[in-house]
Amino acid sequence: MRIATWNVNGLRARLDFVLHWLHSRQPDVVGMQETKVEDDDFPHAAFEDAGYQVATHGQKGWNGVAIAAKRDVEVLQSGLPGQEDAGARLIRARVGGLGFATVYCPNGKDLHHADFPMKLAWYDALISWLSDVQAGEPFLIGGDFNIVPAPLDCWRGKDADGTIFCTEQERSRYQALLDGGLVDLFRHLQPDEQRFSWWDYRGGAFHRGMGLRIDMLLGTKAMAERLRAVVIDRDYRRKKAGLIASDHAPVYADLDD
DNA sequence: ATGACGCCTTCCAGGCGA
Repeated sequence: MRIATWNVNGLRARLDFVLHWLHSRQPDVVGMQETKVEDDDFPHAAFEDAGYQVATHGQKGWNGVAIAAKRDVEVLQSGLPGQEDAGARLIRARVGGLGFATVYCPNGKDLHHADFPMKLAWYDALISWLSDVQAGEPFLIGGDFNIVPAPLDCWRGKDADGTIFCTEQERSRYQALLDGGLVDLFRHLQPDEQRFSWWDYRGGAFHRGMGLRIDMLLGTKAMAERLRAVVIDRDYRRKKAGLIASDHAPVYADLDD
């Protein structure tokens, strides 16, 4: 079973690119973030033609998450309880006996911006919510966490410590997800590898290696035992067939059935 | 310090992303 996460940065603008990737990589389940499309306008037909059904939690212009899968998707939750004002950032479904959630965590903007405490509060709600939902079934959560877990995950290394995405407040909350029983699947298999999932569009950041690892798949320990491989699909951060890529690469994990 | 690139939106200059 192949499970993926991808911040697509605008699904309508990215549709042909996403379909190209689905055709090439054939994920069974994919959580998407920053779909930036209202549910009524979601391009379901294009996904159905590609063999996927999709559950969506979108809004106009910003944010938005969705789960596409080759099998039935039963929606269990749309939106993080108590955090509705932060936008459409979470959806959870049951897919083929697996509990899967995808999240677009708030950015926070700047340590002195009002969005920063909002980000921390959103994480506190996520930590609390996860402690309830991940128990008792195979569970996996993937998304754009907008936190750099460790200096190894940032092109600037320790020089970025204390700046946005790299503060103790953010990293301790990411650690709380792990302390709650989840495993960072990429880091689990590749403890020392530096691999990024996001590069700024500007200034040639991709080609200069100026990236961050902020897109993660986290699984319960039972899921980690089924893990075969995790790929940060850097090739799909490049232009394909004349189509513009998202600023995030897809990330996928292969699990034994 | 700023801008760079690309997305979005009562449509096009300005906000936002990370």
